[in-house]
Amino acid sequence: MGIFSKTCEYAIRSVFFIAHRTAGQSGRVGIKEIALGIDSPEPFLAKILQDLSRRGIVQSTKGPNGGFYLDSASLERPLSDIVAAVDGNDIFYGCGLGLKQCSEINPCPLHNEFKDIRNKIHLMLHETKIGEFNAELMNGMLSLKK
Amino acid sequence: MGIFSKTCEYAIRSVFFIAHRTAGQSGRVGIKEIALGIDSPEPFLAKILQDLSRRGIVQSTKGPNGGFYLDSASLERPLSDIVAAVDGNDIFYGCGLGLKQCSEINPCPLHNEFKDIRNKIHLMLHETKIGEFNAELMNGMLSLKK
DNA sequence: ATAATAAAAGACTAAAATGTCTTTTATTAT
DNA sequence: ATAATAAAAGACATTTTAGTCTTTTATTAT
Ligand code: SF4
Ligand code: SF4
Repeated sequence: MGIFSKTCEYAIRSVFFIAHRTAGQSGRVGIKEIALGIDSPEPFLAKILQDLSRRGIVQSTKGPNGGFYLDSASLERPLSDIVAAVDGNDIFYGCGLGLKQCSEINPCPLHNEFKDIRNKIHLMLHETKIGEFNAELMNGMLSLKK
Repeated sequence: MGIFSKTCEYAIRSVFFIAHRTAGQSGRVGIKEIALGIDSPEPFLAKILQDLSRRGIVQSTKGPNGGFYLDSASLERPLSDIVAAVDGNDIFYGCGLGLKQCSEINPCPLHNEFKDIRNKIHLMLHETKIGEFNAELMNGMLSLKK
């Protein structure tokens, strides 16, 4: 497994996808199209998006012309909100070697280097906004497909 | 979960433990003592060490006064050898968003930042030698216990 | 109002990670 | 040689993660 769980990878990619497909115009995009757009198993992604919807990270409406979209507030959220919602905060504060009490007083051998990496991840996810890549995704410079 | 699997966390901590307990003197240390020393479930750790032993990352002998130890070559190995043996190479080369073809030509939105983090992890694990912390572990400045 | 549409909800299955227990094999001290 | 010791091997059990399928609820166009 990578840094994130599979669930979280799908979550991030789908939210990027929804963002770039619905920014500006008030359109919605359906689960089938999203699943296709990010190469993910559709029913599994549905579960994930239901959860993100309940948590207010994505917006959705049922019925004809319904689907998922992002309001302007959601577009401004940092990526870390998705990660925290799906995988929790372990990646920001957790311990690389599985110790409970990470501290400067009682550090594990990799303490300093790990802190550095953790901070880098923290920074990346907090400074990156969900809507940030819309233009590049639109013109095909970035990819969300396997 | 953290950066590594639980199996890998135990692996790293146990190898550190064996290293500092057997460096210099030609002693061995038994599974019970190791499990105690790193707060891990003994039978599970036994599995892990059997695997590391088969792969030549730790050494062992059976019978009275038997146990695990590290020869001088093993002490010089980089941490990355343990991680690669247990968790594979995904953490060094894998994709943060689960895409198959990470490339400069077809990058995902987090390409550059991820590359940076991945390189930092790579560096940390390749430059850190297994026997590197023996002195600090000996005098209690570093901890391997939950 | 009704039918069509699309997400929400919930029950279910499959696979992988984590953890336990029992038996076997190798080593060594006697 | 024998008995004691300690790891190796392998069969299980449990939990978590990943993935599927069916039914229900909300929305909208007619
Ligand atoms: S730096 Fe070391 S002690 Fe601190 S959380 Fe990471 S592994 Fe634990
Ligand atoms: S940087 Fe982006 S494209 Fe490259 S491996 Fe990471 S997630 Fe994939």
